[in-house]
Amino acid sequence: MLDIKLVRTQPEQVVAGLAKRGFQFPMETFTKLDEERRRKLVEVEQLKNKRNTVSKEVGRIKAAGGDASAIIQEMQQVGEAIQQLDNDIRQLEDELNRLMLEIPNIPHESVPVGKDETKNKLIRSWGEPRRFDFEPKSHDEIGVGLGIMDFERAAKISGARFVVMKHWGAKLERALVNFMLDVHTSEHGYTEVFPPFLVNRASMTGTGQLPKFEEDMFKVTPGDYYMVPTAEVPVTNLHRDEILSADQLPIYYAAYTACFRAEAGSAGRDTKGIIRQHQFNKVELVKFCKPEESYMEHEKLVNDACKILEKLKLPYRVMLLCTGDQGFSAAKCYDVEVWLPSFNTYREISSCSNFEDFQARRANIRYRPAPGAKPEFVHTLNGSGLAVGRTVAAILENYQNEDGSVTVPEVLREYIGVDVIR
RNA sequence: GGAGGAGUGUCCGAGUGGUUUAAGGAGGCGGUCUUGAAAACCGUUGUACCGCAAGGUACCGGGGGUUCGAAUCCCUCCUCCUCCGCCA
Repeated sequence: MLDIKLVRTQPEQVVAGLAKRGFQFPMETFTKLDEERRRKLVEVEQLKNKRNTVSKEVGRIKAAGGDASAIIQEMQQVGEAIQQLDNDIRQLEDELNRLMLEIPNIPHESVPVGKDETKNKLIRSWGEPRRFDFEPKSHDEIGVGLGIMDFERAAKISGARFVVMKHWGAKLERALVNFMLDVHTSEHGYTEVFPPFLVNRASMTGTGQLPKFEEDMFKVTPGDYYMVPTAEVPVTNLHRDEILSADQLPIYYAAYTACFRAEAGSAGRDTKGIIRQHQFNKVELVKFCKPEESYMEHEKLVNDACKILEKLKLPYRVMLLCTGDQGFSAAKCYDVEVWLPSFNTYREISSCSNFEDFQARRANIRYRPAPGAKPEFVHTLNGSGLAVGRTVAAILENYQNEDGSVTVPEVLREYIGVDVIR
């Protein structure tokens, strides 16, 4: 959520910032609601002050054995006026809140301005795409051929956009989760967290998935639960409505969860293979830090994600997303893209965002800069470290051999127990 | 799922309709005393919103209601505890 005071005091800055990402801020509606709310607030608070003062007087008169019926009658009308105003204010606040919850974040000044992904900026690339002396297969062809992926039975037991991983495939998936968590906890200083996969509405609102993206989420009945679309939601909300102390920061969490996405708007896209599934595994990195450190932490976060690909010796590149391509809550976002031979291009495998105080304001996550000082909002960041299914796909494709077997990356051999999957 | 109990500030904890601000204690911070520390004593101690300010308003798990006036009474929801049932 944007700072309502910023909108009030620097309206042209807010409008210009959001215009860069193609969003038009409804300034007229905002101003009308905000001004009316404040006007009524002043009015009702004056009335409440009167009521408080007079009610104490009533107590005093009654204790002294006097008759207070005249002022009590007068106060009845004041009470009615207060109730009416309180109702009006509540309604105005609801409307204002609904409006503000649907306003995306303002891009950071270092983000290139652009309408779509064609304006994303290449930051760096690592590794050389392998040259094959045979026609490389796609990961799903390899997986089905090895008997480690079963799409037909997945369709039978669940439906489209699901896969059953079997034998070495299942083991590879599990090995990658362990490998990623081990690297981030023992080499990058993250604390491992294993959160619930179902969360409440307040958590989904806190990180920005709701109210705007309701149709992308799986809602569970009975109960008011949502299945997590990413571990970002439960992990960021760990500190919702908390005031952290400055010496706790920065906080680094690494969490594995399955992720569940309805993929409502992506019919027909990536229907083959395991690139886009309703359920996938992901190790997520989440940081809470002081505002002045968030951009430094952002760079470190991207490097932590990249480190996994380097250890796996998978070629990748880092892209800085332009204003039109970054997510709703992000101020700045890098995508890490891994080389996939069958696509003959790089595909997103990690998305690393700095949300500044956008999520912290929604989720009310603050810290005290110094003992006794006023609390301020923290900055939150997160990034995939990495998407496990896509990593499986990248390994199968980049490490495939002509006979259909797949060489296991060196760092995974102790996790899996074989050198080659055949 | 059934029965009972509870939720108060950083923490413990008192408070079942009114008289200045939620008593008291602990902890934190500042001070006095002391060579220094401890003890003792004194002071101070949350969050948010509105307002140029003085100041005001709200918050006793959440929401709603009764009343001139609610931490206190009523309704509803949530969470935790005890017992019973079911269960990986």
